[in-house]
Amino acid sequence: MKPGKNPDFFAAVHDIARLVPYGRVTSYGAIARALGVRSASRMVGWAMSASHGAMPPVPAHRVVNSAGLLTGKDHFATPTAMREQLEAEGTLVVDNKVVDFQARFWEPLNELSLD
DNA sequence: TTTTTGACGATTC
DNA sequence: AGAATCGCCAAAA
Repeated sequence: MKPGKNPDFFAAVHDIARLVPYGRVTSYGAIARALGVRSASRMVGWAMSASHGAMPPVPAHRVVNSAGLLTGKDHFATPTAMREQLEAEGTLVVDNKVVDFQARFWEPLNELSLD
């Protein structure tokens, strides 16, 4: 195989992002960690930008940074879309930040290993 | 092909 | 405690 250039990276990120349960949130670093690349957290966010036209759709609104901040809200259709979607799931957001982030945090590694 | 960027994270000042 | 910097990896220009 030819490592380096392959959509598999994006696919993996999208896949895990789609695994995030309803009303739950995760962080870019957590996904990166689940992929085996701890320091590729930035790439995760990048892959998310490619998740727009992804099929099935990726719940990017459930992915926030390690601080629970909706850093990617600016990349949504509207600056309030992310927050509204989170609130629609019961995830309270204040000042672009998930309130019970730690409580609602969903670790892919935990679930992937549990299976 | 090289350079710049980018929805992060941890560390250092 | 807050701000700035480095590290990491991959894609777009």
